[in-house]
Amino acid sequence: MATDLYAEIVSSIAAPLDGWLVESGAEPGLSLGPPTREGAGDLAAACHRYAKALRKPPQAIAAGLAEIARAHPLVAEVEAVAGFLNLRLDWARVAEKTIPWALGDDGALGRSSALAGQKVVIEYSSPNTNKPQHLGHCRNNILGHTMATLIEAAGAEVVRVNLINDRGIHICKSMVAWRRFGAGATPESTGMKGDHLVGAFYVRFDQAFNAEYEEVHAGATDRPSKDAWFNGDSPLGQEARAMLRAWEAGDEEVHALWRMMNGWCEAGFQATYARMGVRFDHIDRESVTWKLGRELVDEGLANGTFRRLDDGAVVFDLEKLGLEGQKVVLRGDGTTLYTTQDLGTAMQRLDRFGFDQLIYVVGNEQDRHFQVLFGILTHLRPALAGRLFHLSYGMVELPDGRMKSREGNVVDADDLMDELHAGALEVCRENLPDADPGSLEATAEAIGLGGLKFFLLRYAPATTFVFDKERSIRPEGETGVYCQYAYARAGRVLERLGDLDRGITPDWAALTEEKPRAVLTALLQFPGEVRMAAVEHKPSLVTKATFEAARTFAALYNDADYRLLDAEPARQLALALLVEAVRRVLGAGLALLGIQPVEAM
RNA sequence: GCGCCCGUAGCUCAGCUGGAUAGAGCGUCGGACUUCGAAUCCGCAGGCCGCAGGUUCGAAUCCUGCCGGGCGCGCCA
Repeated sequence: MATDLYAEIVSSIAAPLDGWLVESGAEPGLSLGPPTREGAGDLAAACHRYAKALRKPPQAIAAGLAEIARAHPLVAEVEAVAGFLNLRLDWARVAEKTIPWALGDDGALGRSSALAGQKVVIEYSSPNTNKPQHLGHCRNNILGHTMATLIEAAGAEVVRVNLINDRGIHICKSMVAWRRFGAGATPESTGMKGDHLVGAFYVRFDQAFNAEYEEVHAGATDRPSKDAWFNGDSPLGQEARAMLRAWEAGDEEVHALWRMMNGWCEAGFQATYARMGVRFDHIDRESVTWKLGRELVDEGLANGTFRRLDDGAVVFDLEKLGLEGQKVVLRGDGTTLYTTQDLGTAMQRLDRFGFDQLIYVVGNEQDRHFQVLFGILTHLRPALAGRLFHLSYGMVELPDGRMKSREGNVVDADDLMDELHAGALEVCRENLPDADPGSLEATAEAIGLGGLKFFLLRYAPATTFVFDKERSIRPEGETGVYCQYAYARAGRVLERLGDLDRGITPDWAALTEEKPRAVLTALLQFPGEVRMAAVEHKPSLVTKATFEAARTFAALYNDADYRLLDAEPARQLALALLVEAVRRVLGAGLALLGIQPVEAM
């Protein structure tokens, strides 16, 4: 069972109201929801919009609706104020329905059928195999992986895809540097993680290239740009480019080197993904996909999507998308481009998976690329319209400004996880002096990673935000640690309570006051937020909803009026059930976010 | 120059398919541990929602124009 109790309650109240409106000549679709104004009850609707159709003042409409709503068994009070219909629920009855639902129904955990029957392919991470991952990749990995989880919870079948960029000039740079300066170094011989070792050679190439550039152009007044130098007379540049040509020609020796170094790098990535809890169902590699798309060019030429220029290049006219200029999809010399490959890869996915949605998790600097790509794809296959999504996300900045790889101002993903772990461990030692070292390590890992994930997910994807390492593992505020702490405390109270007599009737009236009501509301609203997060690609709604459950619980827990241990039995049972319920939902929220719950911290 | 994104409390951000008195967290200040775990909680203060017009019974939200910031505009990836 996966029902959304809140949605059911609201629509059961709204349905007869809607019926009355339609009978009176208005359009259906009454929006009944939480009021924006404090003290206006639990549900509200603005009636002004119906005034014209019904030829009645809003206040009269609100009053009419109020009379109908009054009859609903869960409605305790109705009120018509200034054209607004305000309802107060009968919270004892709502609690009586909510608790068993929250304790037993999968819908309370955020499972739904909002995307049932759909197949969704989601591509994320897409790293280059020439250097280790950094904080920016973390946002991508976590965003993509969490979206996959959420979409799955909404009932869709999900295929998680990683398209690894394992070929190209940037890989050749690392290879050249290893061949020149590596002296046979391997991850084993150096004790370095493979991706870090490859990255070190990528940096080494850049250093050598810069030294070469300075040496050759010392004292010169008109130096070429570094790009021009690289693509011109630079010995290092020539060596790297020659290696790329040799790779493309299938040169045995180059391929052996390439396979070896890519193997190191991918093994390193795998370790990083495993620690982050990120996984994939399918791996694509550019070394395989880069030749895709060529057949599409012929097809597009035949049906008029593309046009051939005098020099043989094939282009797509961007006027068709309301943009200026043209996009080349095949060079004059017949070679393909990144876009060509992307077209081919998308088609391959369509053939292979038959998706209803294809989502690309890629930074917002590629907004235009995807606008063009999707435009071309829909011209080639009109059926794809509305099925392609670019989950565009903003940059992650640091407290001291933007991450700049050139200036070495990057936060390495592995180092970051280590630091967060260490920071969490310090506090764990203080708070759990009796715990054994092994469980302290595990707890610190859960808190460090949880803090990171929550922090990366709590911003809407489009938002560029500042990552603050210290703040991410602080227990106060809207953090993962706060939610984990609430979960742990809820568990501890229930433990202390021991076995309760569940045969008695809970005192539901104990849950009608403000604090328990706030918890119930958080539980009731949780599924809707999770569903919306899946449909609108906004995991931040889940961090908010989870935090809300934690926050309302903490407020209740700290209030002496709601102490469980010495409450009388019927009241105690009602409160205990509420705590069990919020703990279950809290656990579900953390699970959806890929965060480990913690029993003691 | 053109296109996209952003501009909301001291700071970091929600709210943007139009609804009543614009929210949260952090920070500041003031409180609560012999009381279920204080990595917690409670309270106060804090806003011409970038500016100016327009549409509407009603605008942070929709439209237009400015100002300020980011990104993009390769036969690169």
